[in-house]
Amino acid sequence: MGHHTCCNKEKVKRGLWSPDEDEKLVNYINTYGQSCWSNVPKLAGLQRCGKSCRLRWINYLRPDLKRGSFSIYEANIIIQLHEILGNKWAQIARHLPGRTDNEVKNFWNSSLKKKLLNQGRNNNNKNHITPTSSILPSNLLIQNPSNTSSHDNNDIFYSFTQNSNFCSISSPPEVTLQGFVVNPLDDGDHQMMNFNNANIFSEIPCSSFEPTWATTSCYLPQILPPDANDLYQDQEVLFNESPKDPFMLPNNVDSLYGADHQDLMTMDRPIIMPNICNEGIYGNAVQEEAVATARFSSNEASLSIFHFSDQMSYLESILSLFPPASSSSSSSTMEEHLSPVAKVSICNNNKL
DNA sequence: AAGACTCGCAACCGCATACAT
DNA sequence: CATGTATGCGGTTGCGAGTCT
Repeated sequence: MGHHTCCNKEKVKRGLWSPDEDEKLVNYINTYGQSCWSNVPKLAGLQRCGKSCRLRWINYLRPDLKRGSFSIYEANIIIQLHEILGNKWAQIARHLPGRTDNEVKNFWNSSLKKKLLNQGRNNNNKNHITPTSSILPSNLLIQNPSNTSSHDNNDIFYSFTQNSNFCSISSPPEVTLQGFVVNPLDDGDHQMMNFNNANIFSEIPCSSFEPTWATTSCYLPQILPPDANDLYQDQEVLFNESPKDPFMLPNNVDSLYGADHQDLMTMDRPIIMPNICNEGIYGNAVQEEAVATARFSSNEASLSIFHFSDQMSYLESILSLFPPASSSSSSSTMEEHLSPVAKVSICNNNKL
């Protein structure tokens, strides 16, 4: 088994790096910067191959590495991105500042994969989008304090505006929308949160109020626990503002994220949106692309939200709505093919 | 106490791609 | 265009520490 061309010419040390070697490499990089790795060992006085030096620097010695255990927020990002990208560790790591592909890969293989398997989740079926992102609002429960509400349920809770490009889960003041925040790493740890007036914006107009499944892409407000990550340490600043336009970024967003925050809108990074706020109960809303299906009828209204993050997934989700050509089945809904990440159903409940 | 086993992590290997000549 | 070299990436290995028996 031959070594890399930079390694097989002379005797090179292998195995774990000593503190002395680390110091030599750090001193060299700090003085001369990163240039041609194949020259580094010679110039830094190391008996290593350039490839080994590069790896040591990137995975261990770089000053901007975060190190330490992964946060729940980071874990969630990895889980979501792995659904989309698969084992593209370098691409996943790019979304996690201070983390390396090696670190993400090790974390996935040693921890996340097992946890997900234990939860019976299957990430291998590429024909299905299986949203395992679990710090998403799920099992939303609409609690109506009044059984004799003058409102029709459909009117109260679901405003799926015809020919408009958003639908909202709206509620009058006396109605509380609540949901669980499910943490994938802590089994059964459900944090109940309120999120009235969650708005789901679609990119294409919703077509009708007909008692049928309407499909649209949308932006799903995602709820994260307030302590999910230090990233959200400024959440109070954001959420103390009155929820207005869900897509209106708070005034101080520049100071929080820099002037390039518009790029965040595209989806690389989560955006905190002040669209979910309820009397001192703060949540973090992260803009996510998703596919929503809404179903309305005289006595029933439901909305299922399916996660997708790239065009291909979106197309697959649309295609999956159609029954297989050989199938005689007359009905095929998105729910038969996909697992909703959030499901809203009406429930009359006196308890607030 | 000691060997077997498991787990997490750092490092290596081979391949693919980018780039220079 | 062909070839050689450097770099980046993902899969895999192997070591050391901790746990189990």
